[in-house]
Amino acid sequence: MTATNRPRAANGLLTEDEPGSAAQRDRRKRILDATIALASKGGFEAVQMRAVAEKADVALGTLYRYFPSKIHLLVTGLARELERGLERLDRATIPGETPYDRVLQVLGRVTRAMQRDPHLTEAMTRAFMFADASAAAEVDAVGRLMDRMFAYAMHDEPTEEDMAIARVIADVWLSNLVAWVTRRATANDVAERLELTVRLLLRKDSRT
Amino acid sequence: MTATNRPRAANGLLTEDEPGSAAQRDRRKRILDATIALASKGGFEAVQMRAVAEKADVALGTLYRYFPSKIHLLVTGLARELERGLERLDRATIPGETPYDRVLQVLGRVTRAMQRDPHLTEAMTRAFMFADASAAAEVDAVGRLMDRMFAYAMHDEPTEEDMAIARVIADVWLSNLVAWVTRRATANDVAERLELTVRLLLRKDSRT
DNA sequence: AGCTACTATAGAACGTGTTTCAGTTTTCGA
DNA sequence: TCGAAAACTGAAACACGTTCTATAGTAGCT
Repeated sequence: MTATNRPRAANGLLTEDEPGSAAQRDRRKRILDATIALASKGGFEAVQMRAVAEKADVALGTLYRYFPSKIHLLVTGLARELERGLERLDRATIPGETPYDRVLQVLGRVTRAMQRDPHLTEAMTRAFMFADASAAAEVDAVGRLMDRMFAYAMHDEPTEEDMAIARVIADVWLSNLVAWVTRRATANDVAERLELTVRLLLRKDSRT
Repeated sequence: MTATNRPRAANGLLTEDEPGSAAQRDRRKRILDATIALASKGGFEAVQMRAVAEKADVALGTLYRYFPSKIHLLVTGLARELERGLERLDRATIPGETPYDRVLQVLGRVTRAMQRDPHLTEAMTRAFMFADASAAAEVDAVGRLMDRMFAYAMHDEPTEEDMAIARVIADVWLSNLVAWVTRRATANDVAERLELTVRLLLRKDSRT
């Protein structure tokens, strides 16, 4: 009968005006915290819906009312973490004289973050890549966050070309993330390939 | 007790010396054919192990003896299709004066192939991206096939730099495949982004 | 305070990937 | 040709994502 049976609008990714009552915002936070904790401990397969519900102290049905699938749950968690990371990036100026240097800086930072919590990285990467069309909004939000991250590393006001380059870098980054997660590439391989990619893309550009 | 209970060695991806008896090779082929057919008709979710087994006329247990998971099954199927496509590419010379032109040719071709069978594309892309470490060998084989495809489009004997560029293109291609599959990007978006990427990477290179 | 609509809960139930098992058939070396 | 080892079969069982149901709580309106 009801048009929507979700306690929050589908956008649900921007930090802005969180909808719902305080209790609902709290439940939502508990759910995402539980998700991250479980993912961090045991990766994608450890994020079991029953376990998340129990850890967040909500019923299984409630969990599904907040997040329609495990994929939505994990991708939303990824978006939250990325937003936090991006805020931290915004506050501190990225060191480096050239776009090339600054992009490498940022890449180094995210690569270290990835290594710091392999299970979490695995869970989120696989959820992101496995998502189907029903999670397109969430996935897209994450994609834009990544593009933005690299674009801002180049210039405060990225041009069209900056955005195009940032997107390519994000694509390569994702691909390498997947390779690292499946153990087809070491962290060193990833670092090398990223550096090579950035060199190919930014070889002559050196504006500040 | 037995060390290996698989009818074929784990490599299983190169066309070379298919192992096993004729009956085994035939079963294997029937299984992959059934997989492709189901994927083509209904995508990832339609590739149900029981359905594959029935369509291939083998017992469920036998299916699992040949392919240890749905992911292995689909990624192996993808590898087979890619090999076939690559053979076709090898036989016909790719038109185009410059590496830039030829890479765009190849990209246009695979993009059309992707559009021709959306369900199959969806099934294989998602399997490829969702794979975990246990399918690393299969996934890696597919990755190398894609790199090779783009590298050969540039030069018959790709240099190190050609290979690096090819890898970046393959990464961007994959990323766009995922975006297309989740309906975050149209085929046109994909074509545009690929062209832009290739332009960024090959802007001054024009050797034949 | 009482009514109504919405939200949360506990738990059963269902679907599909995966595993297991007992029994049969096939393969292959002696 | 015989017998053991390996492969195949059919069916049951299990795990986890997802859905459903019956009941209980809760918030807002009058």
